[in-house]
Amino acid sequence: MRDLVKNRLQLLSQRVKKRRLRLTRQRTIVLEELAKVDTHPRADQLYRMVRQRLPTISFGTVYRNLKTLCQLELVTELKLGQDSSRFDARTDPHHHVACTHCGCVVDVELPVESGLQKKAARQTGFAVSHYQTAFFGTCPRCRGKS
Amino acid sequence: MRDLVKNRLQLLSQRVKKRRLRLTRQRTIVLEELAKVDTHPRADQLYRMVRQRLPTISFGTVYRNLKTLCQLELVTELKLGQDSSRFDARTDPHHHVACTHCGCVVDVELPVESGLQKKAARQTGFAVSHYQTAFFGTCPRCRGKS
DNA sequence: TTAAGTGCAAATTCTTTGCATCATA
DNA sequence: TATGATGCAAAGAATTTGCACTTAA
Repeated sequence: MRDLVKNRLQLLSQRVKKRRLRLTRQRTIVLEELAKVDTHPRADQLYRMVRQRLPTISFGTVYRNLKTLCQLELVTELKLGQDSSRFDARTDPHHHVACTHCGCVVDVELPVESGLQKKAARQTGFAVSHYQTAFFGTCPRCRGKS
Repeated sequence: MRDLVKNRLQLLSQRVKKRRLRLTRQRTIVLEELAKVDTHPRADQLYRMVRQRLPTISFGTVYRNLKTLCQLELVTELKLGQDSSRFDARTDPHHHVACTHCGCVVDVELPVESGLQKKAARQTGFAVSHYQTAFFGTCPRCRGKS
């Protein structure tokens, strides 16, 4: 986890330089706060987290940076279930389970089979670059309640 | 394809009855038009399709019916890539490839492995009901252009 | 010093909803 | 004929954007 923070910040400085973008305080902190957690926060949740360290940052800046970070392949955007986009500082191949009651999202580590990707490519004629599997169900906590 | 239309309409009349909902012209045509195509249209695209047969139908009605049809498990909502939700009249397990350039979505038929689902459940403690795999890449047409 | 980035607020886009009216069961 | 559904328009939520000012390189 800690390692992820380090790794992301290091890659950020490299990729930002390569593209002649700038390493701003805002951009750094948005990425750092996201990399600290494994809760896949929504933009508004991340905004609140970031504001604790940078009380003047605006919503627009958070959104703009999330978009940029996705383009730099330092962040992944997840659209699961009914609520708005969630963000993940991991970009290595892995999957997710989403709770259809509370919306929470948890990582799933399963072997990523490149064979599947090839089959999908052959079947459809697409050049497939990556894939994501989303599992849906009820989380332990919500199960307890009902 | 044709079969899907028949199948959906038949299930619609059954499920609507069971829940004391009504089989309206609008509801029927929304489902029928969706089941006719395999293009996974967005709500606005489906609205235009339906309007050709029912010129007075409103956007709100299309949205309301899509939501109801999802609850009746006659339609699946897909959130892939950057654009807004797409809808699919298939609810049997299958996967999708989305083009990251034009946003088009195509079905992929791959064996659905229940083993994966069990593993995900064991690993996370979720009660997993289903899963979807989304492949991302470039469609043949967009590849031709670049 | 210069152009990318920020903060702010307004604008867009997508989706939902309240309400009077319509039409299915 | 009771009540679920519709059409319309307005409201809401999520995200994007224009612009003057700031700041990293």
